[in-house]
Amino acid sequence: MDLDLDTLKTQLSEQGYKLTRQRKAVVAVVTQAHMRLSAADVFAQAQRVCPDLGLTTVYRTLEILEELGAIRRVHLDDGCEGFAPASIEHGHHLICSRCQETVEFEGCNLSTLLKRVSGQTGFTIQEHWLELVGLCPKCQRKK
Amino acid sequence: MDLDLDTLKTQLSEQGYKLTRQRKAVVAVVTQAHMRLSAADVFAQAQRVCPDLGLTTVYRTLEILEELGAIRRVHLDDGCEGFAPASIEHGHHLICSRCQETVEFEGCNLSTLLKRVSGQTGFTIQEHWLELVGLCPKCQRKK
DNA sequence: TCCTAATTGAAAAACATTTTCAATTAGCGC
DNA sequence: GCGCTAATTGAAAATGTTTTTCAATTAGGA
Repeated sequence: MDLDLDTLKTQLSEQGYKLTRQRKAVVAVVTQAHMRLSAADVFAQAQRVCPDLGLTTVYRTLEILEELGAIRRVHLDDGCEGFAPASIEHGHHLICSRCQETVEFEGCNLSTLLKRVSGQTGFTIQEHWLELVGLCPKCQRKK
Repeated sequence: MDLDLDTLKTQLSEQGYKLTRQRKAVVAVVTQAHMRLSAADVFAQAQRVCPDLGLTTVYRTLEILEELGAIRRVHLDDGCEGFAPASIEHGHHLICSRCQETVEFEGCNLSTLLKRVSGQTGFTIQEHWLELVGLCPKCQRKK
């Protein structure tokens, strides 16, 4: 289930964000993406559509899209900070370690675990971060 | 259950690493820590014991300690890259969002989830990243 | 069409991390 | 203890990413 480009544009408008050429280009890239992308990746792809695009704007737009829940921050192999399209509200990401393809899944069903850990430690649990890394079917065959 | 300073020193020796003043200082800091620390935090604390310590060495030592499994990389609020002491081999971290205290827990028991996601997507799952954020008992009271 | 606040890109700044390299040092064999 | 040597060190430079600044541009309501 892909992110819908038009829905996202409408959402931006509704939040009072102007629909600039640059934002449209960035939004187009992330809605079409099926893999995690770094800010630089998004920049490179979006620049093909909109040559006068700055990296600064890419960072700013990605921040807005994360706020809207359209993308989610994920890890990259090195340090951190990649982005993957998020169509499921409380979803998590499964990422292919070879081709970077990302798939979302929902129903993480950690409630039992959370209750146990909460009981054992006395912590109130506010959020959880879960991310899976593996090999997608295509890459399994290639190997 | 704390990391044992002496055990860790022995481990370093056995792996052929020299026990320098600087490494001892860094090891002392991370074994005593009960919270996630950035490289800069470790540097600041270790420098009190060993004034002629460079940040470069801190990075290098943290890398070794991660290799040995004595610490684990965790998220920081901003981007990434904090370190927390790891005494449980396949443990995960629960972090207090207010005071940064970290607690380890084991038995994440995700096998059912992993099987389901694997079946639905066709991915082979290689690793999982799970991290919980909440409020520790002390900080709940303070609030 | 006009107006204005939002948005932009370039450049600079800020930051974290890594690399380079000559000087120092831990720990082995003696 | 003593000397030797490879490992280790810190300072400085390099690298890479993200943020800030600021004057110029622009989207979109009036």
